[in-house]
Amino acid sequence: MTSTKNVQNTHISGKLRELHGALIEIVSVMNRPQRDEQMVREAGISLDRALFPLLVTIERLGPIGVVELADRAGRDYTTVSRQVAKLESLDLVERRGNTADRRVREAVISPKGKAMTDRIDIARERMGRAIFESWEEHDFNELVRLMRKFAEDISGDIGNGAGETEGEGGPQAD
Amino acid sequence: MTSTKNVQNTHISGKLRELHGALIEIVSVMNRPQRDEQMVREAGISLDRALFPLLVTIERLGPIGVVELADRAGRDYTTVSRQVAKLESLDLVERRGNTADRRVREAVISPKGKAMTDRIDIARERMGRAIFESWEEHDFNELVRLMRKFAEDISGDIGNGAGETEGEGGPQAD
DNA sequence: TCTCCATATGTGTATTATGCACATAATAGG
DNA sequence: CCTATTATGTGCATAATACACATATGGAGA
Repeated sequence: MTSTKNVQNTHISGKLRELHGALIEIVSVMNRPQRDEQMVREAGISLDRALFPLLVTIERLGPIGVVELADRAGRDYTTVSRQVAKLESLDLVERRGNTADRRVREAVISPKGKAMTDRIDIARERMGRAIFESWEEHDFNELVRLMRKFAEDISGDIGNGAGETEGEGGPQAD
Repeated sequence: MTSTKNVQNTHISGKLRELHGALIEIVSVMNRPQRDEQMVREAGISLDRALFPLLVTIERLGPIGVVELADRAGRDYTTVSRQVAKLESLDLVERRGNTADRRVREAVISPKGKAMTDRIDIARERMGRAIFESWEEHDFNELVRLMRKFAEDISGDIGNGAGETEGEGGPQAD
C-alpha cells in the first residue's frame, strides 16, 4: 500500500461487479453437462457427478487428506470420507497412512484414476487451445499471471473475515 | 488472428495447467463454508445451500426461465424447477409469464430476495476491496478486462466440441 | 388450419448426496 | 499422564437430484 497507484478509491465497485459477473459465467461453464465427464462415461467408465471433482483434485493436489479435500469441496468431511471410500473401491485412488501423522489416511491417484484424469486433461487442453487461439500472447500470459495472483491472494485471505463470492451452479464445477 | 503474436505453439500446455490450477483454487474458495450464506443465516434468514446460488443468479440475470437457470447451474431442470418453486414460496423470488413466449414462467428477484442479495453484495465487495487493496491499479484493471474476455470466449464456445474444465467443489460455488 | 416435433415447465418416485450426532484413534501441550 | 484438538469413520434422517411422464405453447410445413 505504499506504492504508486494502488486500487483504492476509484469506482472499484463497478469493476468488482464485473469481475464477479465474469466469475459467475466461468463457473457456469464449468458446471455444464460436462463433456469431460460425458467423454469418460462414453469410454465405458461411469463416474458419479460428485466423485468427479474429487478425483481431479486428488490427482492435482494428492496425496491429500479427507479434511483438506472436504474443505476445498465445501462439503462436510463425513460426506467426502464416503466419497473417497467409493473412489477407492473403484480403484481410482489409493489410500495410505501418513507416516508423520498417522491420523491421516491420504488419498493418492491410482494408475487407473490417472488414466482417467489424463483423458480429461487432454480434452481440457484441447478446449484451452481452441479458446486462446485468437488471443494475443501478451494477453494470455497476463491472464495466467493475474489469475494466479488472484487465486493466491483470495485463498490466502481465508479466515480473515470477509465473505465469499458466489459462483453459481452449486458445489460442482467439476 | 491476423495480428502479430498470437497464442499458438509455445509451451501453452504448462500455462493452461497453471490457469486451470488457479481456477480450481478460486472455485475452491467460492465453495467454502460460505460466510455470505452464514451471514445471511445469522441475520435470521436460513437459506438452503442449493437455493443460495440460484437466488444470486436470478438477481443477476433475471428475469430468467427455469431451463436457462438449470443449464447454468448444471442441474436437471426438474430439480431447478422445484428449487425455484421453493424460493417463490419463501417470497424471495416472483414468477411471471413471459408475454412473448407463454411457455416460460420467468423468475425475478423479489424485494425480500433483493434485500438478501444486497447483504451478500456488500460482504462480497468488502472482501474484494480487502483483496485488491494491495494490487496496483493497472493489474486490477487488466484482471477484470481479461477475465471478462475469457468468460466471454469460454461461454461463446459452448457447443463447439471441446470439453470443459473442472472446478472442484462440485455443483456449488455459491 | 391441422399435424408433428421441439421446447418450457411441472409432478411422481426412487436413488444419492449431505450433514449431524457419535465414536475411535492419534497428536499436541501442559 | 490428562485433556483438548484433529483426522477419520459410521448410523441415520433429510435434502437434493434425476429419470420417467405429463401438459402447454411455439413453429415449420402440409
